[in-house]
Amino acid sequence: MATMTDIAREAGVSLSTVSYALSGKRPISDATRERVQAAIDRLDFHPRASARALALQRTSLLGLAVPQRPDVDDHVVMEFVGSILGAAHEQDYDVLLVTAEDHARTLRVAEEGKVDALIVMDVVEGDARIPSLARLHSPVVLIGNPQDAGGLACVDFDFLAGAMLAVRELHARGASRVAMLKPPSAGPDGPVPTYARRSRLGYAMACAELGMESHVVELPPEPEAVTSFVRDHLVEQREFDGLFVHHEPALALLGRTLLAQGVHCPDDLQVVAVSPADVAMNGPWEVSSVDIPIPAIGQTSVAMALERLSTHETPAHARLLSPAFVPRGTTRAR
Amino acid sequence: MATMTDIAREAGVSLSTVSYALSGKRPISDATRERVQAAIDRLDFHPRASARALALQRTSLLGLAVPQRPDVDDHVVMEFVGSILGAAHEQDYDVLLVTAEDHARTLRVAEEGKVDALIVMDVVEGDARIPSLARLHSPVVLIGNPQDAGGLACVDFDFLAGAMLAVRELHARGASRVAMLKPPSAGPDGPVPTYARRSRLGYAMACAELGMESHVVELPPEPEAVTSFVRDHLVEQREFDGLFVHHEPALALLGRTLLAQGVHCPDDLQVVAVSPADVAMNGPWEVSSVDIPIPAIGQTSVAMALERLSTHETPAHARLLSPAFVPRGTTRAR
DNA sequence: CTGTTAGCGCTTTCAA
DNA sequence: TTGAAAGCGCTAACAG
Repeated sequence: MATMTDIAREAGVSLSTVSYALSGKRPISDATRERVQAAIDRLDFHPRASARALALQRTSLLGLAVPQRPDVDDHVVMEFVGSILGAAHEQDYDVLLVTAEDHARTLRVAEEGKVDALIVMDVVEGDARIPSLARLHSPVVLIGNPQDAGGLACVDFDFLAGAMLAVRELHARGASRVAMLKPPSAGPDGPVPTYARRSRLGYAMACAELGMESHVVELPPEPEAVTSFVRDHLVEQREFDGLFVHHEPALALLGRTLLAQGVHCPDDLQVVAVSPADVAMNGPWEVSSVDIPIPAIGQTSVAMALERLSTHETPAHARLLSPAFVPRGTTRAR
Repeated sequence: MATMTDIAREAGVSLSTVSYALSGKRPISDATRERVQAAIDRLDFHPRASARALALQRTSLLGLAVPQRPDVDDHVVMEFVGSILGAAHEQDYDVLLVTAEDHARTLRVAEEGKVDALIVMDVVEGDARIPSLARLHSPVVLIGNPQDAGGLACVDFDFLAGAMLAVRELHARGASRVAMLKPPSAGPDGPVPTYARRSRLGYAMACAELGMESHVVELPPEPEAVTSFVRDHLVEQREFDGLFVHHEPALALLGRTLLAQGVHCPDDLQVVAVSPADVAMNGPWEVSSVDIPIPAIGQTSVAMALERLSTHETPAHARLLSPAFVPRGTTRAR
């Protein structure tokens, strides 16, 4: 529990010399630096973070609001958290976690200056938290891209471009009747992910562009629903020769069902998913996909937060990460 | 960005009066309190956390080291994190997350006083981090119960008692040949979970106590391994009539395999698992189990950390949460 | 290259 | 019931 004053006395120099020796913000003679370092080692000194925070008006802490709702995938959340931790640590920032459900607390850690900036995961369309977040004086970065971001910075995968790319890749490989598979849209009350609209729009635009009919299928992630969809539309009627799947919870299930009903990919049917790489490679197949780069989103969110912290002039904007197609086992060569 | 000095001026009182009005640590006349509160509202004042931390020498932050290794279950990690967040928030603490893999950083947040105490998840037998953690001046709580905790506080489920309870319950329901199923012990280099030894010991002790032979089966969580175990020991030879399963990754798989091979629970075979409740209810069956109370472990870790923070006199000790048996579908009535 | 000193914004003793 | 003032431990002018 030695303080800098102790070090100064021990090393026979002044307080500020110790400070500058540590920060390197002004030249210190080698001799002095060594005596200071020796004193630090001898007394096992560690600078007090709270004192530094008060003097500097920066805590070197990033706030992260994580969703705890049962319907969000813990695996995805942990991947976000991990990439954000990593990116923050690289810039010597630590991460303070708050649950998104406790929004009052989220606001409070920002208002009381416990954190220098806030990253908010799992933003939904018309998110009720946006107005209060926009009122904050600290930088806020939303993960997600709501129609009205209230002037806040956003990072997300470019789901519109991703959907278009997926459909184009299917078409370029010979598919001419491509359906989109997605989860049922929640009731008017339920939360709508910010990507839902954009993904669907991208699908429709690509279909129009390529002169294909668009056909959106909303599928509950239950075995029965998937089974009957495959039976009715892919086996009895060979209605589609391409599937654009934006439906993570049903992806592995779909693979098992196609296998069980003898629909062979990519011969009978080509499939391209939009999903994180690991879920595309989960289950009995490896799905060609437009991968959602979760780590890159996390890293970008940290970069944006820190950017807004240093240069206060950056105009608020959304950053949408560009898609890339990863051919795996469910598409033909082109 | 108003400070307390601003509030004092605005309300026409002294700085200390504002402080006491907020903390309630000395009586303030209603009139004064109201004027202070009015000023606070008018100026939108929020106390600066870093100033308070410096004055109080407490940050109201708990450090939490979470594992990021690919072989730990994200779902379990998130359940721990959630319960720890909840318990911390209840005591007006926030949680700073560090990855367990970056141990240097974990130590640093404690040494620099960024956190008041540290909770370390996923402690393994002979954990290399223990000596350095023990040297810290802040309270540390380990989740896990290593043979040598180096004088640190520990919280864990009582796996020894849990294993004994599981075996006794099987025996009381008529099982007389009970095998234990567990994952393969890692090589001598790999990390050994702190519960491995205790769970196995509990199984052996209960078998001895009940006059049963003990038979430990180490099973890789692969379909082939499970299939051949079921075939060889449960179908061709009906070697066991009870299974004590401490093997989370194989549990659902075992259920599917038994179903496929026509082994019926609880008629042909009774099964009791040690696992979190949700994994016991996952897959094609609902396994009777001794539930690992993850939320309670998380809450207890927070309680212990805060306890050691207030009363420095508490002797270091391990707290082992007692098991309870939850009958589900894989055991008979007794 | 080094020292002196005035903050950062709160808490709390001491004094009224 | 209230006020004045001394810290908490560091940073960063300002002054040599």
